[in-house]
Amino acid sequence: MEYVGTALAEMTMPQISPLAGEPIDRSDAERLAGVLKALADPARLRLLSLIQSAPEGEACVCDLTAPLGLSQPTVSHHLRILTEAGLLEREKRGVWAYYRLVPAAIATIAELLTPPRKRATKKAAR
Amino acid sequence: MEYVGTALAEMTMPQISPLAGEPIDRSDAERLAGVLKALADPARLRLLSLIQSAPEGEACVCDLTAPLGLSQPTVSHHLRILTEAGLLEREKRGVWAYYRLVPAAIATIAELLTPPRKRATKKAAR
DNA sequence: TGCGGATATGCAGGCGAATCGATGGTGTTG
DNA sequence: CAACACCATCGATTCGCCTGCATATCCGCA
Repeated sequence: MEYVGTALAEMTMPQISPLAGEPIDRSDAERLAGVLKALADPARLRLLSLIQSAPEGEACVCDLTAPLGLSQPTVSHHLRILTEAGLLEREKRGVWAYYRLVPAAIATIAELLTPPRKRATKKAAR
Repeated sequence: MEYVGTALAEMTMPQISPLAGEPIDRSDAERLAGVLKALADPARLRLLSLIQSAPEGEACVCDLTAPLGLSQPTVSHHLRILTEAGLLEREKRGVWAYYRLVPAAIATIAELLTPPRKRATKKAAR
């Protein structure tokens, strides 16, 4: 029921790339899908984006509700999902809860999605 | 409410990266979320993986139902989602429908997710 | 032309998720 | 100490999606 947590770390090894080598097994697929599911929401993508581009690379809930146009509980909910997926880290300072990206986590996902390292060079044009 | 189709192509460009530069807007977030949503399912990740690792890099539905343990209609459904998201392409030869990856699409996603880290280093480079 | 196999589509049940209002906990400030 | 601001959790509602079964469509072959 609850989210993956450190799922990324557990499958962190580069070779598991679902798009290289041989087929991934059920459990790896489920863990990766869990993290991707955390990402696959417009509100959460915008949250990551907002946090990343905020001064100091961090932001608290009160800075995020307005730009998103969502209620505070909803924003808290999304931040929770992202944090449990390992994509954000939370630090409470006084009354405020500051969130910041975990760059390694996102990099890991990007890497998992990157097809075989045989750079497909030519296609990029246009 | 069909899926995104060529959504990736439309935001294909590097600067739109949600994790670099400035916050992405609502529509870009929705398009990217749409594609990620297509990816964020264990069955579909395994489908991509199976197809990629099949001989010739292609496979037809009848080859995929058994390894997945899902019914044929369900597999067709997932393939449809992936195709409409631009991640797969379909070619019908005779009675069979062959599916293969669209490497550029996956590469684009990976790139969109790659944080500034990798290339930016605003303070360091140059 | 008619039959059979390979895919796609329609329909429906059931589970999970997004959202909000209300509530409770906790630190800050007057 | 009391009032207030920030944030997380709870309960309820609505909505979308995964899945299978039944059926329709398409194509090659006899």
